[in-house]
Amino acid sequence: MAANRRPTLADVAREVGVSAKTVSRVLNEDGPASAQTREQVLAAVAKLGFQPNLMARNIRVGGPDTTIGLVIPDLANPFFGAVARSIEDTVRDRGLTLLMGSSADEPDRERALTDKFLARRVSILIVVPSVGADHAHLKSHRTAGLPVVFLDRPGVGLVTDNIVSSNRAGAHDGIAHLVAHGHRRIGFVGDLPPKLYTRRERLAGYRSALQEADIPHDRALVTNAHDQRGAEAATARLLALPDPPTALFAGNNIMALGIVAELARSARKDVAVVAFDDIALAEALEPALSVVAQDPEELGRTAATTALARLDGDRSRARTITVPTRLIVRGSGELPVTAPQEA
Amino acid sequence: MAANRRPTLADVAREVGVSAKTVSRVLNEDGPASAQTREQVLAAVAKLGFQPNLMARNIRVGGPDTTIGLVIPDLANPFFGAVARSIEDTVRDRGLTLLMGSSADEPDRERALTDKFLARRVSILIVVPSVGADHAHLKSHRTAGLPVVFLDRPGVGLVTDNIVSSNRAGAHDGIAHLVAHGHRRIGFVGDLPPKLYTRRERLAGYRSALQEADIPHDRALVTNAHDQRGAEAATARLLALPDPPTALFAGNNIMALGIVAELARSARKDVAVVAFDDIALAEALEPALSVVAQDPEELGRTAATTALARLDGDRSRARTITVPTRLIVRGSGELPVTAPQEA
DNA sequence: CTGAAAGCGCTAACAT
DNA sequence: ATGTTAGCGCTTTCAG
Repeated sequence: MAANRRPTLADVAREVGVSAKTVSRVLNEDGPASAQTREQVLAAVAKLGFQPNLMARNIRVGGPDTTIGLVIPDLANPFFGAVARSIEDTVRDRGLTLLMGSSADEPDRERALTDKFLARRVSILIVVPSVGADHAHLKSHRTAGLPVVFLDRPGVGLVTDNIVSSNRAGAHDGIAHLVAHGHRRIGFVGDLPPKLYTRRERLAGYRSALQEADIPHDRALVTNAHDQRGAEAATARLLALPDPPTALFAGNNIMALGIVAELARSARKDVAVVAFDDIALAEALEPALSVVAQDPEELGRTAATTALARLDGDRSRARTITVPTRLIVRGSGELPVTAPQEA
Repeated sequence: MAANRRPTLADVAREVGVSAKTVSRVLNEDGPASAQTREQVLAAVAKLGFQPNLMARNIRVGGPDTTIGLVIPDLANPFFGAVARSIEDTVRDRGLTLLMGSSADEPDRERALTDKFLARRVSILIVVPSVGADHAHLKSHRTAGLPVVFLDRPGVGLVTDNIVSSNRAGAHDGIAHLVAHGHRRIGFVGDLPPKLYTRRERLAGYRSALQEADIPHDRALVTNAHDQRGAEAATARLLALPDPPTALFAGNNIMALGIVAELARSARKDVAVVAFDDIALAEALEPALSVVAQDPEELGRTAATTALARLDGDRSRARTITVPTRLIVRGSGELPVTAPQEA
């Protein structure tokens, strides 16, 4: 019952009466081997339940491990879950296994994860950078041939491939949609911190769309939140303003949940909404939620294929690839402008 | 620009002019070291950007790797995402890193993943078993001391710890809630395949609740689907029945999405619904969705703590731990029974 | 306090 | 077709 040592190549070799190298050969289909020994080796492997120690192999071969390191803010966030699955699907036939972790958008945790991944000699590193994280320490690894790709946001301190959504244009289109339906007071509920790349870009799109429509920017209409509860509170604050917005824009999927939940609780169906990032059941809400949909599958696939190309020797200049977003009009953005209610 | 070899312990040792072992000592805070050498070593480590090769270390030390292998059906499913994050949170301060992959509920993919994890000598293996998968091959590993935990569903062919939700009792309570509000024709939209443990258990709860109320079981009211689109179609079929159900029960979160989407599309607000597993925005729907909520955090935490206890030497009998579900009444289950509409 | 030698499990490079 | 030797990067063991 005690921790029995797992069988090794040598054990198998002894069992059959051949050398370790011969066993290695049949298992890796390296070099020739008589049908006879091949049979015997396979039988012994099955009998002993031998499973080659991949770490030992990697040590000897010297190359990177057949793993891909992935750092995302939160494993439980459906958006990043979809991204992760897309990456997994893309690298699976290359035999790469996913090593992953949540950074909680904290630079220290991100660093702890990347350090562990590097110590494991991952083949590829894909990171959603946390605000405030510096990536200069990755430079030597990249120079040494490790593909490093930043996802969703550009990394800081390292020039490498960045895969991002068309945040600015997407937000612009969403706001323009609201403006086209007569809205002039549009609240922005963005995630935190304000320095977050995606938030900045989406806010920039918001402002440019307003500017094009000659609508003055009102700072009172821009709020932030950390999570869904916070977004609910922010929504309530906006609607309680003396001159409240007639429409709201959600800066990401979590903010969208908060806005929708708060509007439902307060039974406000007169507030137009457009959300950045699609959410489940958007079409089942009343009114159905119009969104600027990101494409998590394409983000993941692009990040993975870019990294694999680097792994295969692509030494071209670092690229920033922008994955388009798509405005999906479902109704919530086309609500008529109503007179502000009394607080 | 070519693949520069990463610095090794020996490189650091040479740089400082000490032996490799001394560097090792400093880095692992093993044995003593003069403040002088310690300084120098640390400086050289920083200068060369040395990062110890964890695989080499593990080879030598012989113990399991500081990774935890996790197999779930789908990384993009928010339920399993929440479970995964909970596991991660629980094992983080033990220094374990997550190695994970999606099985897509296919035994072959599950096996490929577990084999890879075993080849990497994971410290712990947590698996959501796919239907049709056999786990006898894990027996020797478990005997050798590897903690193996099955999550969400029991595994087949291996006696070990199982962590599951109270599927049967939860479904029973959900159905009883509908019955209490007068419903006698209740449709069941379950996931596939029919042999899936969670589906079977939840269907059993459904049937027992009907039986208690002396409601005859009608097979025509039990349907299945693979995904949200399928659940939408199944919902439409049920409602088109000559004697259609007045209430629907969703067998899992994905089925719930399908039911809600289809009811919204067909503007049927007269159909009562209870879903197994909570979903985002359940409270913002109209009517708000009543659910039998699972506790993914507790499922993950329990699986992880159980496995860690085994790792720490717990040799007690294999346990099956049932994590309670909770009926959350929000409105959709309390709709009045209406006369069936014409098809 | 530090170092030299041996060896973890595996494979590259040369034998035979 | 198979075996031997050496060595990947690290730590254990035993000396100093």
